[in-house]
Amino acid sequence: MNIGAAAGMTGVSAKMIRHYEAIGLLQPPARRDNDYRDYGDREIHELRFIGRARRLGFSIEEIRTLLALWRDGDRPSREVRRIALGHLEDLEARIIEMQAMAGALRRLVSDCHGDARPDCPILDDLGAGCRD
Amino acid sequence: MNIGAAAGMTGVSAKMIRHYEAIGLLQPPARRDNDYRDYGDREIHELRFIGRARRLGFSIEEIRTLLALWRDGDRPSREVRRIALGHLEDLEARIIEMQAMAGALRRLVSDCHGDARPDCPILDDLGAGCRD
DNA sequence: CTACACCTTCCCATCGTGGGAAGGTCAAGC
DNA sequence: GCTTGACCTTCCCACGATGGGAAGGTGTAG
Repeated sequence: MNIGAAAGMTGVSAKMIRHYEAIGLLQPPARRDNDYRDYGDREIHELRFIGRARRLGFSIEEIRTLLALWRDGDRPSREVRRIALGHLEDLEARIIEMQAMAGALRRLVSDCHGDARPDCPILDDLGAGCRD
Repeated sequence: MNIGAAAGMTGVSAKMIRHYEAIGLLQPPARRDNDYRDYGDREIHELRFIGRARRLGFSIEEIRTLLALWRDGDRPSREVRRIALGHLEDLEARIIEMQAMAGALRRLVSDCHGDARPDCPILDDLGAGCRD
């Protein structure tokens, strides 16, 4: 199976598949006579794993560890849970931070009449700069 | 006022002050005899504006536009509001996306017993990969 | 006079992703 | 057969925002 077909089946772009191979996240697949990469079921499965993990926001290094655990039939699930929990806490912290930004912005946007006149509470707030 | 003092007063690192100057976000300040950058009230005010806008998550290019509007006494507040609203909507979309990730992760983490045994719903989910 | 804290410019790294050039290969239609 | 278009290969470069650090100059305090 060509890299393009593998990309289509896994939702991971051909560019990224080559990149994951280059950084050692994926084993280099077999090559055909014409030097094309040849993907089988095992590689497709790993690519889907990576794609799903990326969609959950895991970093490449986290995925590297998760893949190793996945391949290891004797892993302690404690390890997997620890990584997932760490990432979850990271996500939640970032969500809270962004919600604070969004809340402040919502207030400013709703206070701004938004017409042809130049006076603007948004710029006033940014320019005040000391209320942080 | 030296760049270090300006950084201390505005919460923008010296590194980033030089960077903002290099990309044309800030006018190059006056230089003293020893070639040190010399910042006055106006520059400090602009740096605070930038710092506050960054803390609200605006991109450099958005800040470039906001700064131009800020400097223009005749700006229509409509323009400012449009940019802020666009950024707000972007933020909200990203928050929703991250909340979906966090929700899925929370479920997986709470389903994983997290001990020495190898069976793990988190890896099962990542490996299934087709329920996306 | 020496030590230390600051300044300057310049280059490189991060993280994940994509663009594109230059060249090789394959399959379908004429 | 030959052309055309869609693939594939490697390689380099870009983003956005930030930081690290080297190599060299300057200012100040003990």
